[in-house]
Formats: sequence, C-alpha cells, structure tokens
Amino acid sequence: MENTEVTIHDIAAILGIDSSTVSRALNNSPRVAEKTKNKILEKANELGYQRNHLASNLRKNKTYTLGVIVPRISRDFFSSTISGIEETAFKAGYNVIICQSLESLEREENIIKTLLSNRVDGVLISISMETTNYKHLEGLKKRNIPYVFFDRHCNIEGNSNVLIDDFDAAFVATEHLITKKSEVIAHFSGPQNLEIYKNRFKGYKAALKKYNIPFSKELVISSSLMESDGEENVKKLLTLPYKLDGLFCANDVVAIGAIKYLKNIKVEIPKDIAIVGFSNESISSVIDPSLTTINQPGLEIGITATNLLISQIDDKSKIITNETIIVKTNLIERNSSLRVFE
Amino acid sequence: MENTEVTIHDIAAILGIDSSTVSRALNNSPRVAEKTKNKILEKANELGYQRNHLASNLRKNKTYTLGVIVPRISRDFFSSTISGIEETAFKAGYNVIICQSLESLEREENIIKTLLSNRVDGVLISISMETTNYKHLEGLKKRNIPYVFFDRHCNIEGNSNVLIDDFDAAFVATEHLITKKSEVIAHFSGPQNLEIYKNRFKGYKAALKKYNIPFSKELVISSSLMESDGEENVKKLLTLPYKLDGLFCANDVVAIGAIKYLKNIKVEIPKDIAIVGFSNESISSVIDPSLTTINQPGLEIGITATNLLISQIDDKSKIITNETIIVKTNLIERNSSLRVFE
DNA sequence: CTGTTAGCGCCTTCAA
DNA sequence: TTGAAGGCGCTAACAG
Repeated sequence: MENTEVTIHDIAAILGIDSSTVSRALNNSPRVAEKTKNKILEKANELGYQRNHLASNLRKNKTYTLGVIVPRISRDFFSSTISGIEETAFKAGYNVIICQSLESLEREENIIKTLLSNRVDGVLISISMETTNYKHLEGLKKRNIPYVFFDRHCNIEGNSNVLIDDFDAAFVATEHLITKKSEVIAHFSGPQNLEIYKNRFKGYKAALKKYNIPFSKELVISSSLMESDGEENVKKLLTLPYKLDGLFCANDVVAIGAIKYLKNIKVEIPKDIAIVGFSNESISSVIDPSLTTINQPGLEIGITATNLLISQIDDKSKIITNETIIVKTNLIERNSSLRVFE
Repeated sequence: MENTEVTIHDIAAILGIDSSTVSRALNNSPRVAEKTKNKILEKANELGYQRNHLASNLRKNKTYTLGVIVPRISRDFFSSTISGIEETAFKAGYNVIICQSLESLEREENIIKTLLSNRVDGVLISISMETTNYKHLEGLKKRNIPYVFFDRHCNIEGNSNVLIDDFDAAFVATEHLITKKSEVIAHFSGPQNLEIYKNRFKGYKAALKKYNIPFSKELVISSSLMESDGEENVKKLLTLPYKLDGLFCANDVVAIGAIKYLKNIKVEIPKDIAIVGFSNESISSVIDPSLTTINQPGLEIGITATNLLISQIDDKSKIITNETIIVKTNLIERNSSLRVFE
C-alpha cells in the first residue's frame, strides 16, 4: 500500500515492451510508432501514472524549479510580484521555491545554500535590508546559475535587473507636491544601502533643486521600513521648527504607519502626500482619497523578471548580457481636499 | 565548467575511501570513525560540497516538499498565511511549492497532478470558489499523502482542517452592529458552496434571530469576491426600499470595493460596517477608522496548518484522525463617528 | 521503430 | 568501522 506508484517499468511489463519505449512515448518522441504510443498513453492513463520528476530531473540534470528570495512574502508589493512569478513560471512548466530573508543577510545566505542543494535552475532575488556584500551570490555565478534582481538590486556590473525607475518616480512625486504649492517637503526615506532608496532620495533632491527649493537634511528621516517607523518619523517631524506642507514617503508600509498615526492624533494629512511604494492600487486608493501614489506594478515586475530568467536558463549565453529592464510606474493623483500641519 | 558539482564520489576519490563512507559521514551516522568523519566533513567544506537533494530524495522516496494551493497569492489573507507556512516549513527543513488555483477548479485539478508528479510529502489547501466536488483529492488519499484544509475547507468527513470559527465571528460582528443600534443590517455574502460563507451567513441570521430582528432575503447579496462586486452590491442595495443602518460584509475584497464606491459617490459610511475577512489589521484599520473588523490571523493559521501537516507526515497514523483546529479571531472595534445611508 | 545498456548522485543493505 | 554492490525511476546514447 505504501509504494504503489506506477513506473514506466510497470507499464512496460504489462505491455510486454521495454521501458525506454514507454519513456519515449510519454515524452512524445517522434521515434515511437503511433500505434504503440497510443497503447502506452492509454495504459498510463488507466493506471494513473504520474511521471516521477525527481528521477527525471536527476537524469536530465535540470529541475524546472526557480528559487525566489524576497524579504517578506506578506508585504503587498512582494506578494503581487510572487503572484506574477508563480503564474509565469507555472505556464512555462517551472515550479517555484519561495523563501523569505526576513531582512536578514544570514538567512539570505542560508537560503542560497538551500537553493543550491535543490539545484534550482535560476534565482529571482530582491535583497534584504542588511545585504551589503554579495559573496553568497558567487556560488550561483560559479555554477552558472542565472539570477535576476527585481526591485531591490545591487549596483554592480554584470547583473540582470528588473526595476522601476526609482529616481524618476521620486522626482515626479516630489514635483507633484511642489506644483501643488508645497515648499517644505519632508522625505521619509529607506535604508541607504539599498539602491532603490538611494535613488528615490536622489530624485527627491533633484526635484527640489529644479525648483530652487532649499534642501534641509533634517527633513529627511530614514528608517528600517517598519510600520512603527511611520509613527516615529512623524513624531520626530513634529518636533522640528518647520511649517511642513508636504511629505514624500518612499515606502508604503512606513506611509501606512505615518497616516495611521496622523489620523490618530487628529493632525490632518498634508495638503498632499506623495508616496512611492504602493503596488496595490486598489488598497492604497481606499486608504485615503487625498493620497497621491506611485503605482509600483508588482505583477508586471514578477512576470517580466521571470520571463527574463527563463530566457537565460534556456540560453545560457544570455547570462553574461547584463540587462536592466525598467517597468513603468505611474503617478496616481487623487482629490486632495484635506489640509495639514497648519 | 558546466557540470562541476562536487559529489560524494569526488570526495571519496580524493580521500581514497569509499563513497558510502562519505555518505554516512555527511549524514552524521554513528557508524563512521570520528577521525574519518572529520576528515570528510573538512574536505566537503573545502570543496564546497552541496548535497544533491534530487538524488537523495529519489533514493529515500521523500521530497521534503509541501504543496500549497490557494486561490490567489496576492490576496492579503493568503499572503499572510503563506508567510506563516513558508516560515514553519523552512524551519522544519521542508520546501514549499506554492500554486494558485485562481478560483478555477480545472487549474486546481492540474495543480494536484503537478504536485503528485513532484511527489510532495503533503498538501495544504484552501479550495477555489468553483470547487464543489473533491474527486481530484482522491489521488492524494489513495497515495496516502496527507493534506490539510485551511480557511476554505470541505465539509466532508475524515479531513483535517485549520479554520476560524466563521459562525461565531459573523455572529459577533452582527451582534456588534445590533448593539450599536442598527436594525436594518445588510449582508454581503460569498459563494454559498464555500463552507466559510455558509457559516458566516448562518452567524448573521442567528444574531438577527437572537434580537428578534426580521430577516430579509433582499438584504443578502452574494457575489464572486471581486472588488467590483463591492460596487455592484452597493448599487443594488441603494435601489432597495430600506433605510439601512448597518452592513456586515463577509469578505475583505468586496468590502474594499464597497467602501471605495461609497466614498466616491459621497454616500457616507453606515453607522458602522463590520467586516469579516481582513487578515491584515494594519491595513484594514487605516482604510477607514470607522470600520469594525474581524481579524483573521493568517500567519497563525499558516503556522498551525503546517505544523499539523508535518506531524501527519512524520506519523502517518495521524492522517486518519480527522481533526479540526479552530484559530481564534477577534473583533476590532474602532471609533465609529461616521454616518451613513441617511 | 524498438531494445540494450549505462548511468544521474545518493543511500542502504550485506559482507568483510 | 569500512567497502562492495545494487537500485530509486528515468533518459539518452547506441545498436539493431
């Protein structure tokens, strides 16, 4: 009762032919007579045969499995991305092992080892907050296993990336505030070892510069992307001797924390708040109708990254082509009737 | 350069011993001399050996892989659950193959086949909206592969489930509205072939009954859980000759759609809206401060379900024990200052 | 078109 | 304590 799995040998024995013929038939090889093929498929179906991928993959030295590493699955952006990854991979006949680094470099290193042991054919990765060295990725490179960064990437040569244009998105967001007659605009930033937050910061500064608005270091508050940071950041902000009229928040979770706290203490939302980081338009729009957001298309990023990775797996010569695909974002403006900080 | 993976044979050859000894050492068998074991481990480390799980699993007829089937990964509740599943599985040395049925029975059937081919050791499943027969699960049963339902289960004997108490949650939510002096309470329901929505509906009716409030069929509107349904439902509701003063919505996505639309047409939110289905407290609270929600602890459900499944894998005799674990929910009441429908 | 043979890398008896 | 041998289920030469 335990090990009653049907094998090609069972089918072969019943039909009085060789297992290799059965194998060929099941792989739809042209080198089998149509008649025997039908006979085999029929019998396989009858017996409920299911190919043992373990064995097949071992033999072919390919697993049809992709590794995916994200900081945290339950983050809205990443869950959208994973959704796209899973769907695209599934269609192409790949499975996906999803792992969360939980923002820990150590975990990220262990995950890479696990993925290596599982002989994944490729890896999609969005690095953790702690990741500043990339030694653990060398194992992949050495083994010629392609990997593609999405969103949180490393700014080093020879990698493939699927990103949004963080600089531009931040620039547009900040400019939007400025054209709404905001002059004192705070920026809730993210960890500066992550390129995306560096670039969002740069975009913010560039927009200020364009409109000759002085940049104040104190108005930039970094954090570790927790919701509680939103509250903390607002508290800090309120102690400063500025008359704020705008806020550009580079991360959705922090933004949620901030808005929640603002509502709580009955300080109304600024003239306008621009936020980069909301991937799920449907939720962000409902959170506050006065919110202007940058829509980060998680699904599309997932799909694009997966297709790129699979193309590299299929044709390893593409790995060396260090390619960066930029997925479009768009700024979604909403009615901004609410006032703030004044 | 291609296939440079280090194998136990490589290690054995270098050390002039047999591969079986190496295997034993790497599996920390007591049947190897401490001295040789150290020598082997050292060399393995030096060469960057990574066990080939494919081969190992093929031999052991175990994959250390769990299959997970959810309707849609990007749904907040499911992404939280997956987060818990992944974490628990990872700790126990299991990988997870995550698949989305996208609410399609046909896809669900195909997924089961894929999981069988991948020889998963167990399956966690939350069924699709279309799933009314369970033939496809018989493949698992026949093969003695344990499976655990979470949230969306089947009301049939001999299964293991990890659920919330939907009846009770709905009862409490409706009662909450009633004690807030609501009498005409609408109910946005879900597909009635899913037990959870049946039970939420029952809970709603039971609460009305307890307080001698007449039940009106027209006030119950079912849907297919899309955000657009929220809008549609509200439209339908507004054509009815009732003076509504409460709404119990059994699904978060529908609720979001409803609230969005209400805000849009400037019809204010009811005295209070109770929603069952928000797993992510942090988002739901920020969506509208007047919202009362039932917190569905996705993370905990994921952890609990995974632990249960693994215990069944480790001890197959537990499979027959048809066990249902109820994870606690809690009603989160918020300041309900807003008015509505009046 | 089909069968024979030989592994993929690992683990597990069985002997020594 | 170690080695030898065989096989998990499948596939890919190579013959025939």
